[in-house]
Amino acid sequence: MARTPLATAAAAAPREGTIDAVEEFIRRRKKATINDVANLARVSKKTVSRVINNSPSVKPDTRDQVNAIIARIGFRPDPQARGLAFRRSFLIGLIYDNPNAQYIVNMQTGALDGLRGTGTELVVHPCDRLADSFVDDIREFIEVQRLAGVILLPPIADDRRLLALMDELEIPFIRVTARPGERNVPPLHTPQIVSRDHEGCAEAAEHLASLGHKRIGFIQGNLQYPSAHERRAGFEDGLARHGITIPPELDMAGDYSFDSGYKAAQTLLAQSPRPTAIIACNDQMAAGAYHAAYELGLKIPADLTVIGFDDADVATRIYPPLTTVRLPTREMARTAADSLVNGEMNDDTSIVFQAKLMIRGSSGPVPKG
Amino acid sequence: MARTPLATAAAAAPREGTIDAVEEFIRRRKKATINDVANLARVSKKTVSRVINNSPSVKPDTRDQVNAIIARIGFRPDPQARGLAFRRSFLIGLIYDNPNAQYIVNMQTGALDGLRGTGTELVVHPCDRLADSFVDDIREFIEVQRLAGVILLPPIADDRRLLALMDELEIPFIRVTARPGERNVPPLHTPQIVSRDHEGCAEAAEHLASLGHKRIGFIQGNLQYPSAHERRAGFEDGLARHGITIPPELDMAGDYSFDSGYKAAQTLLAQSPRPTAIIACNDQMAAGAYHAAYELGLKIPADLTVIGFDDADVATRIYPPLTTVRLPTREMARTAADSLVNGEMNDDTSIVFQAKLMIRGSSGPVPKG
DNA sequence: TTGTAGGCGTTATCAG
DNA sequence: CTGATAACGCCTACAA
Repeated sequence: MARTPLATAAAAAPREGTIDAVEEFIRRRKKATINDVANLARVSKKTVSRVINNSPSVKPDTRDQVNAIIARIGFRPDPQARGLAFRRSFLIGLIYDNPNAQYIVNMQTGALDGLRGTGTELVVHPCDRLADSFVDDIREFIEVQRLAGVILLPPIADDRRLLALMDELEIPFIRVTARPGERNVPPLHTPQIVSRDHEGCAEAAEHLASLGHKRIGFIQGNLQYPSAHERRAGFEDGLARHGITIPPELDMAGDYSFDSGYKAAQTLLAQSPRPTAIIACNDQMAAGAYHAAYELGLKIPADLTVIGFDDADVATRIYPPLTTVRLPTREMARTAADSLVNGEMNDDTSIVFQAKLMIRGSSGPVPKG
Repeated sequence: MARTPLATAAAAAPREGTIDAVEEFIRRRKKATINDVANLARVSKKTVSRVINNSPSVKPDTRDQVNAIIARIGFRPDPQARGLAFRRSFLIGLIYDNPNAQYIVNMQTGALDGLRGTGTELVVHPCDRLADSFVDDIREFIEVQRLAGVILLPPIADDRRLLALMDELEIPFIRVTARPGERNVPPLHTPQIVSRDHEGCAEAAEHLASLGHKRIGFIQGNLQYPSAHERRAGFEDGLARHGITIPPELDMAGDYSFDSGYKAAQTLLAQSPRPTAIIACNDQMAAGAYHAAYELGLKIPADLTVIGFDDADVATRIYPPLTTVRLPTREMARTAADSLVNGEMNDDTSIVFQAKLMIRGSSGPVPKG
């Protein structure tokens, strides 16, 4: 046993002996284990374990002594060994099926913000909700890794098969979604981070109205996502406050992709009279609308006002900078991760974040004539 | 012992008994362990372990039998237990300090491509190379998690402190960088994925020359990154083949950010005669150049040709679509992850990827007059 | 080719 | 409040 001489030395010299042993240990530069701490602190490893896990049943004196040794020799519990004993890992899974790189990175960064210093790491797991193995893949991921928890991002955060899986696996999870799931039948109650896109959209709509726009083109999001409904409702409500409605011929389908925005805008701009403004339900589609407008020689905002949603990177890269609605994605993810590791949530937990209007150069008054 | 009845049943009925035991086990829907497999297959757990780890010293018959049981009861070895015994985890760390979301997601996706099906997961770890704790944070991450390997992304892939740390920790790693590290002194040899930006840039330069451009503005990348030097050399070489050089007054500093591109382009476009083309060392700066041009009422490409580098998402979102140079980032990361898990690399491993020109709408002939 | 004993580093159980 | 002992699920060393 490598540690016998240490233990012996410690036993021989009550105080200074201990110090020597510690110094000697440090000198050896070997990765410390709970046993080393126990020997050096003259307690059992169980006691050290109690200290690590903040068990209340440890005498303050003992705790301090153990903590001192831990700090001095730089002991950090091995997550694998801990995980084995706990029957779960110290890993949080971030599961998504979303093509938007910016969104993913924001969420990821936010989740990492929330995990920092907790000893829990983030494992990213993209997936394909259209694949046959969709649910099984995720089940395997969670089971094999014995994840401590899972964060589900839209759109799969609203997938019933997944919610059922979470239930079955009894794993802590939290979903990020655009709306309290009124239209989602089972399971009605799950912990969730909800973005209230509604207010921001209504605000944007009122901004358009205040600029005098009345004939407004609308490009919908992918209706399979709750966010598309939520945003639409927000925009419509805002317009309604000023007596404006969107006529059917200016109400275009879209799927949140650049191309769908481009094509929808082409159709919108081919009409006469032309709409003086276009609402796109996300920034990618707004960028597509820019392209359609520029190809027709139209100027933004002189000839056409465009607004988007997300405040993605692209919003400030296209010219002119896009007026859009911002969602605090990073904060949402931070909160999700945070409440996951702290276990401070139940099925009724529903934390709401508001969206907010960012006015930039793409919105202007109605062109004269 | 929960498994005693199973073992007993198996012992009692040599063949059909075994089948019953398996069926019964499956019925219980409990997560299988190596012990279950061993009992059901009537071998020791060590033999099962050998099968799992593809040890050659297992009789084919035995192997088949064990594999059959494994498949039937759906046994998957616990990575935590395995890791504890192996003294390392089954996690690969992706370490980066890079503001470009698109780049990160591409790399991440590529790495996950390479890891798929290997039983190794990806843990993302952003960091801050300017922080005091930079190296220590990463050391702790690697040590505590006992990572199986690490992928270092630029720019930190060229940080000597990190390379020294990798050496000290003796951890398998691979760096992604823009250039064979001729100018990096220690350690000269490390496994690396190298992008040869040079050829693509030279090609782009020749494209400009063929369009008749002679007065060309240049916006440098961040010179702390090897890529900035590599790209510059590529562009210069390509231009040199046509006897073109960049005059000092058209040679602008930049740091790869949108803002730096915007400001540099403002300076360039204020000169007279104006350059007829601008080379930006990445797409973000090219987007900045677009803004500067548009603010002056210039049209692209009629009044000004712009080219970038990366073929990031933004390249096709701005109008007109940007002529740029594409790097196969995803493939690079896939290769990195792949060679890491397969251990098929040594300090002389250096896999090179070529960049390639993507001609789009932002480049056109020199304006007349 | 296969099995036995012991260990990896931590926590749970239960007695003191 | 503390500690001995037995897990957790797998692998290494050494035998057989």
